[in-house]
Amino acid sequence: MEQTLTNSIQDYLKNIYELTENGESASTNALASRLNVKPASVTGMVQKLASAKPALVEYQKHQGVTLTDDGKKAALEVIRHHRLLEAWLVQTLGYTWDEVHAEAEKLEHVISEDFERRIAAAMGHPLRDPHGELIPTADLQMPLDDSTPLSSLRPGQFGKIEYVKASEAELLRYLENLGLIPGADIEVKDHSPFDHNLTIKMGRKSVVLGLNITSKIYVKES
Amino acid sequence: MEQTLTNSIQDYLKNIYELTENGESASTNALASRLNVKPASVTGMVQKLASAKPALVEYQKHQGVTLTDDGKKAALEVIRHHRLLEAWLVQTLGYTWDEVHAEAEKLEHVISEDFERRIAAAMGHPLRDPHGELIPTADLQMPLDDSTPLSSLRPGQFGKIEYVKASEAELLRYLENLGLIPGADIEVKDHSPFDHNLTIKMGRKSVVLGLNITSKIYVKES
DNA sequence: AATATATTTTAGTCAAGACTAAATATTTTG
DNA sequence: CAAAATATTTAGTCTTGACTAAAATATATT
Repeated sequence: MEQTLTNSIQDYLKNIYELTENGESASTNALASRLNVKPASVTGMVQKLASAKPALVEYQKHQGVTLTDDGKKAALEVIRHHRLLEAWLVQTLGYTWDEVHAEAEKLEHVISEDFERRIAAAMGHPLRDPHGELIPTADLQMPLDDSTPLSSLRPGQFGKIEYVKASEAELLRYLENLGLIPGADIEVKDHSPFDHNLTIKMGRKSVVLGLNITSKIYVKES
Repeated sequence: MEQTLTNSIQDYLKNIYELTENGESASTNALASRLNVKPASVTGMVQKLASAKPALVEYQKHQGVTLTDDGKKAALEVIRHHRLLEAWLVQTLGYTWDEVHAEAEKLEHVISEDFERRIAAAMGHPLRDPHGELIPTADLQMPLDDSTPLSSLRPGQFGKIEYVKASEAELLRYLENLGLIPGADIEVKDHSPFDHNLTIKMGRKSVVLGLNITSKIYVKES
């Protein structure tokens, strides 16, 4: 089971994972455009992965691809690397959210399991990366996502902020000033159906937030 | 000039650099055994590097290889990456000297110039890696080595310890306990020509050290 | 100097993984 | 429901960087 997968194969698996999270199977074309590769190349690779010694994907001619359990494991390993790396680069080297991606994209394929363990431990085994994405666990399970966009809460509901999915420093600072940071407890007071503005209460403070913001703030209902 | 070199080519250049530091040219065989590759493969690659658009090596049939200025730049870039990474991994993730090499060997090929700058700055632009090797500067010059093995000092000479080139934790702890750490000022008192033992004085303390140790302690004469 | 030995080079293969062009399915639409 | 548009696959090519076997050249030994 411990085959050593090439960078290219890891990229295929990672992208198939991301395209099939919704339950659908991944199409040749969709994969090709994500991987910056021609569709014909995808067909070739996918056939190879399907007939690998422990098969990594499930594949039927014009039917798209799915990961096998082995394939999913391999994909989650790469995704874990990627997200841990993003978190680590941001925390230790002052990268911003938009700068880390390319760097992590390259490093994810070459770090050792030892390195993975060390950075995970150094950060206290974080649950999410800087973009708010869940980090697969060390035993390669994708944790359940128990958060929903704040925009989907109804008046009267309570929640705790889990993460903010935004990269604009300006917006982040704005929210931080309001106290809208991970961990904050909030209550939805009012909902204006016409323009989708929500009135939020935190402690004694009230704020009105538009959909452009409430759809980026993810909360755990409580 | 900004070609993007493959990992393989970077490895060739790095190893040619290391084999030619003494002024000699690198032989096909020597390179092959360092790179874990057959001599015939080396010949092929070396021919390719010699006829690259800006040539990276100088090469004449049975005469061995040398780096051109462009090739040397590329080699120093990789070596700088490697040594900065080793220092960084040791300092931030608690790797020991013997653990870092393999990890750095992989990372050196994929980190960005930005990453390089960030870790260099984070460490205060160190001069040497954890093995005591000099780190090429940001403008890709190899600094002059102003240190010599303690074993080559004569009685009456003074020096300051620059680094200790050893990886055994036991030896390092022993030397640390004696105060034989980078920065320490020492004086050579006596030299026993028969067994090459040196008597060293540091402050009011005297120690007798064998060649196996004095050849690993590098000092700057003063 | 002649031969033995070691090193290096040539020539031809191979596997990965991309590509193009052409053939074939599948969808969409009129 | 057939025609056109779109998506996918096949077949064959290319490049990279390894390999083996055999030929050529250097070096060393007697």
